[in-house]
Amino acid sequence: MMRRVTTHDIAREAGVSRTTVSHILNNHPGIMLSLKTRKRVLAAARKLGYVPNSAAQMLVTGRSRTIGLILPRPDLISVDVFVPMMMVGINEACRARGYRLLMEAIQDPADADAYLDLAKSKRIDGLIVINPRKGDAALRKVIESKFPVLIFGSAGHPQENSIATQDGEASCRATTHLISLGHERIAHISYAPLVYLPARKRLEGYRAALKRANLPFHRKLFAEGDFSCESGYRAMRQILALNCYPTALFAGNDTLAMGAMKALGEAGLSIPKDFAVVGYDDIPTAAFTCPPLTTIRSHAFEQGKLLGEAAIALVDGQEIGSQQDVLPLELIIRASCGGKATRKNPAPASLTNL
Amino acid sequence: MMRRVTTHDIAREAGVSRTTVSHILNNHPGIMLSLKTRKRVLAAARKLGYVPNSAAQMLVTGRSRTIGLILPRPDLISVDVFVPMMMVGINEACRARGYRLLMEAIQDPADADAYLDLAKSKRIDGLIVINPRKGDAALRKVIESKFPVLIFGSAGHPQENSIATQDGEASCRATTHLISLGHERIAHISYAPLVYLPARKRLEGYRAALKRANLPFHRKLFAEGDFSCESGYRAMRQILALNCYPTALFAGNDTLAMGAMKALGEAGLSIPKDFAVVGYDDIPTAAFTCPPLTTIRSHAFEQGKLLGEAAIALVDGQEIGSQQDVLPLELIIRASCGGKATRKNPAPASLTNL
DNA sequence: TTGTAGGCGTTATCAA
DNA sequence: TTGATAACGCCTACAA
Repeated sequence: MMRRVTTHDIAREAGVSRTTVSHILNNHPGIMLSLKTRKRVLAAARKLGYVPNSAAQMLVTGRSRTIGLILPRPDLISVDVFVPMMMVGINEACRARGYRLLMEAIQDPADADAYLDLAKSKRIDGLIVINPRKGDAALRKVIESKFPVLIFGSAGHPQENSIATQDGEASCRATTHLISLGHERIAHISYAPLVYLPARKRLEGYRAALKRANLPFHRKLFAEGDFSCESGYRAMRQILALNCYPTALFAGNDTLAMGAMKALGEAGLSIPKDFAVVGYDDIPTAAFTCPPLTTIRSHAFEQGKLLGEAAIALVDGQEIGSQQDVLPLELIIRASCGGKATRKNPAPASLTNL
Repeated sequence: MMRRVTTHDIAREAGVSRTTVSHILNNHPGIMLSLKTRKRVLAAARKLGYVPNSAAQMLVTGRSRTIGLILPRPDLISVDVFVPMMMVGINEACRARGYRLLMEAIQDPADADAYLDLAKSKRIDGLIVINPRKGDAALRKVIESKFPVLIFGSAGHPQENSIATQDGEASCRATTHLISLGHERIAHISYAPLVYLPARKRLEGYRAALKRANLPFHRKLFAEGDFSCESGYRAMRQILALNCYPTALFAGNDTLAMGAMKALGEAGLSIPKDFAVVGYDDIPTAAFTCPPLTTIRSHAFEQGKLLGEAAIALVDGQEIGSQQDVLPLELIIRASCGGKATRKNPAPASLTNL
């Protein structure tokens, strides 16, 4: 292992002082150096393969040019490709601005100081938290410490800086689409327990659409999912078992929707003939299910970029606040909800007492 | 923003010197301190909420306790959940040993020094590279600099430290399974172009199985995929268009398999009645395709953990070398390849002009 | 236009 | 059992 190259070596090689080297390497505005020395120094730096020691830089500047990314439930990363795509977006924004990304997959912190300690360690300049639960204690602590924290979704904290998508509106649109196709008994499976605020917003959007169409909300037609394909499968089975005869499903995410489609198939229902399904996210495989899934496109990568940029802005002292409805979402119509529903609702007498 | 707490503050609070504080906080072996001072110091540290400044630690120790994770093609992270799950595994291993994970999604480095500079910056103690292409120039540079680099897969470099799974053997088993069901014309779609060594190993495993069963390898039954569902769809269509009448497919990954299944469905082939499909990876949704996918379980999370541990071992100076066949893989049999194939090849007339 | 000197917060060596 | 003191490599007033 060879000794590393420092500004000192460059200075010696170029025959100037360390200060001069620093001035040149950092392109200081006020300082005027002769072009000749500048060239000499740069040449020396290149020749020696100089790369600044980031620890020293961090120590003296007090900034690490690193953004921390917290996944409060790392296992969720394996649900589908939504969070990973978002991460790539965040990373891209960071890269473009010369920041790095430190991944911190904190296992639902028993330690309430988990996030705060990370901040205090000066290892990161800012923090992005993806989809925390409402009231997360560790998160509250960092927020209240004034450390720059950007939340995707919301933790329900009054002082939080957060960005979220128009979940409510998009969900309303999706549901309305089903209604416009003639469906009246539309089930909904939330993508997560309702302590996750976006899940709640989607539920509300769904209810708003029903209300606007003067359709009742049936408690039995709703089930809480838990992110995964399997939970979608289970929730759908549960709903089907209740004899509440939905003819359509608005699923809180695409993966859930796939699980639900499996349950529908097993129940002998054919999609979209007997049953319509709409998903959420438009993950890449959504176009390849049988039939292809109608869904809300949530632009994970772009959202990620936005998050990254906002986090850096926050670090730079800009105000962000709670922006709960940025980013419009599109409804992507595919075959899974068919044309006009033929079976215009039902409902046999047995349905009356849901 | 309050001033941060340093060892100095603790020293003052506890009425001792900074040195003593350091000794206690780092639990130095040789040094004996009175229990009383120790307690006083620890109490002061806790009271003040002390967290060491990692930059200072890094600077003086020369170690960052951080592992860098490089994804040579970040876009691939959005293919499916395999890489993300592996990342979570890596992260878990790091967390367990007090390391952090720095994610570096380098966009196919135009800059051949990209990795090396990261290493030189002292920001990381070691590097994990997931699935590089053979001969990656930037990668070769770090490897040759002796910096600890662990590769998942292989870059084909003689001095590389790498870990890979038994791709060849698993692929052979998968193919043999199809053969044992009576299939003789088995197509294969690689999950990636063959500059990716694991893709090559899977192809070889497939060919080995054919050979062992005295079945010929038909060039037309092979197509190169490019990770995604869509590429699987396209490759399958291409194969079907060639009039080469396969009755089964061994797909290089599950997502590809899903795309292929879509193409098969559109061609009027029913799975598993007319056509058998086997995938690779056993991603969580594989059990929920229609029909559920027979596949190779590749234990992404566990592999990730192993990678993380090996990378840290490498940092600690242990030898790793090129371990190209660690980790046994299982064949998970589901419905997508049915029972014994009824249509014992070849092709009924109706299939002739697909 | 260039150089000097001090400090960022730790750890580590050695002396008391 | 403790405490000075010197690095680690870089940045930045300020002085020359």
